[in-house]
Amino acid sequence: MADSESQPTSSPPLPRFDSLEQEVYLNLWRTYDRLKVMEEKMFGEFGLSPQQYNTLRLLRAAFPESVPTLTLGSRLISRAPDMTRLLDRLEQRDLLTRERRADNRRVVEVRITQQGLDLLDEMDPSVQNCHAQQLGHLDEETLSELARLLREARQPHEEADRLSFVDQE
Amino acid sequence: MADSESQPTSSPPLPRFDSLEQEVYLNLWRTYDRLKVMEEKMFGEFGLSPQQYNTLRLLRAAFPESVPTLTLGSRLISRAPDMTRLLDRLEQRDLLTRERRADNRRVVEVRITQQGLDLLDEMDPSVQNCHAQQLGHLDEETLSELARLLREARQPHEEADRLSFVDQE
DNA sequence: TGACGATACTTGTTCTAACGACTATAAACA
DNA sequence: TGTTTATAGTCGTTAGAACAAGTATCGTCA
Repeated sequence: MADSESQPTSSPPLPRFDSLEQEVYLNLWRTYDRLKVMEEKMFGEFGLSPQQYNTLRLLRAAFPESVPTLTLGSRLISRAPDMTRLLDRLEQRDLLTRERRADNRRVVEVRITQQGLDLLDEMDPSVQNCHAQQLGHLDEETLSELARLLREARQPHEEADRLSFVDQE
Repeated sequence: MADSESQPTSSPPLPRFDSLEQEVYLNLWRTYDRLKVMEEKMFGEFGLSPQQYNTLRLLRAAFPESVPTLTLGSRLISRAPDMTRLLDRLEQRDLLTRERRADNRRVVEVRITQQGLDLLDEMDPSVQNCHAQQLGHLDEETLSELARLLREARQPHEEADRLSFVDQE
């Protein structure tokens, strides 16, 4: 659509890669971006961003315990340098509560509310469905192999104290 | 540090995944995030974001031809709903020029300047070095396999008219 | 016990991203 | 030829990310 005519068919196929590493990185970026769009759309229907959902999911896993703000931040999939305001927004919607710890008033303990738990439960089917749409076309073996290679790819770039969560064991 | 004591060692290892698809997606997200941080830091030293660099790279590939704004947007690795202002910033730094096409005044043709070309040339070593740091620990076979699986993972989610660029051939 | 450094956030600011509404131009059609 | 319809951007606004600097607490050690 008006695209083909704008380029005078001059260039051969299209720009290639400068290195194999670059090819992999650009493919990683592109693939992430494609799948992310699907997630954002789905989460958007519930008024959450992926990071917000991720935060609530961690809090559900800890429930009925609470989690300090910084601990929460370090466990998120992607880093969030602005935990305070991310939590502000969720607190305003009564999805979580915050409370300074009595024995150490620097620490703010965060706990998911019943309302937060209800929202997550309500979302669960959509979340599973979304993941199925994203990657359901790959068989188990392929999925496992992909997960393994992704772990291997980032392994040198994980801080030593955080080889947790997304990692195998 | 202060992290271990905040969780009363109550929960076993840590939360697992709800599905294999989810595991892969979270690994994809995490890995992308780790590698992205490295790129952003490197590009930041030249005052560019990854998207801006990507844009200039596409323009260099088209040079000396120009490219219409929307065509450019559709070729970026990750979608950019705000091409206008992305180009504004690059134009202000004289890295590119824009011109309305005479025979169709709706179209804005974008072309990289000599200054833009110089900047890219200056950046090339750092870019290659960054990619090497990101993924240099993987051997060729692993890299190829990873690129292949990533393409396969997003394949159903590419618009039909855009199976180009990051794809094999 | 009082100064000093380390923690655990908070706040201010700036820059992007995302979304929707809006404008100008061109093409299609009655 | 006047009126839709589609195209190609542009602009306004809001929300989120990133970075720096600031504040309140706490631990440590002379």
